[in-house]
Amino acid sequence: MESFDKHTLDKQVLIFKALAHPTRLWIIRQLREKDYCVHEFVQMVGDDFSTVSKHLHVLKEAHLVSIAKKGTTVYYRLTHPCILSVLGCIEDEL
Amino acid sequence: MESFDKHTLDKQVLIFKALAHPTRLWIIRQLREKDYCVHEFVQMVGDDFSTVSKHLHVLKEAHLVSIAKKGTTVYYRLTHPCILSVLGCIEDEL
DNA sequence: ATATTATTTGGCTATATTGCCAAATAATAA
DNA sequence: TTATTATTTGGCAATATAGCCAAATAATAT
Repeated sequence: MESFDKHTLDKQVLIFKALAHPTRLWIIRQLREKDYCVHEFVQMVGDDFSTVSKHLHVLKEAHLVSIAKKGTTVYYRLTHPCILSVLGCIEDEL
Repeated sequence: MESFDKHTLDKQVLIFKALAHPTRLWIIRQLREKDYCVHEFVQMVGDDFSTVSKHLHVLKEAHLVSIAKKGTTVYYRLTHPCILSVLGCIEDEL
């Protein structure tokens, strides 16, 4: 594969993988409105704490979210609020 | 999950899943330049015909590519050349 | 009809992802 | 210190995805 920058490609794949799960994509959509902490997502999503926490970890590894601790509570926020802008390009398909 | 349009969410997930593989993402990037047929991708990527064909099938199911047959040859093209525009929003991360 | 070239599909194993439970850690309060 | 609340991590079984080979299909030519 010529014109192949493996490092860049893998980082982009990591981002798309992070977005490629209904719960994680839903979380991203919620975070466009405001920041949320883990137990708020647990209540809204209905999955186990561990499951939600791991989803948030995947988003963090992809640098799509960052955290801010307040006491024992961890707030998550979007690093790139524009992250879903690609969907505008294909909204007629949705 | 309130504000949950499952149909739209699943379609968006399908799109991100399709992009979440190095070979498929590389194929999308190539298709921004021009159309290619399957055996051209096979030569460039180095995987088996069946593997490449299945990757292209995934992209087609997500409506990211469409096909045009010429004889026995199947040409693939981007349905939305803007599909990777989201990456501009996070290019500082790449 | 047979052959040729291009692509797709079925089947299989290997690998990766998901989501639960239970246990561990972090920060704060009593 | 112990307790409490919030979150993360380890481990495991279930499910999904990837990629190869071989066989099947498609379009065209001989």
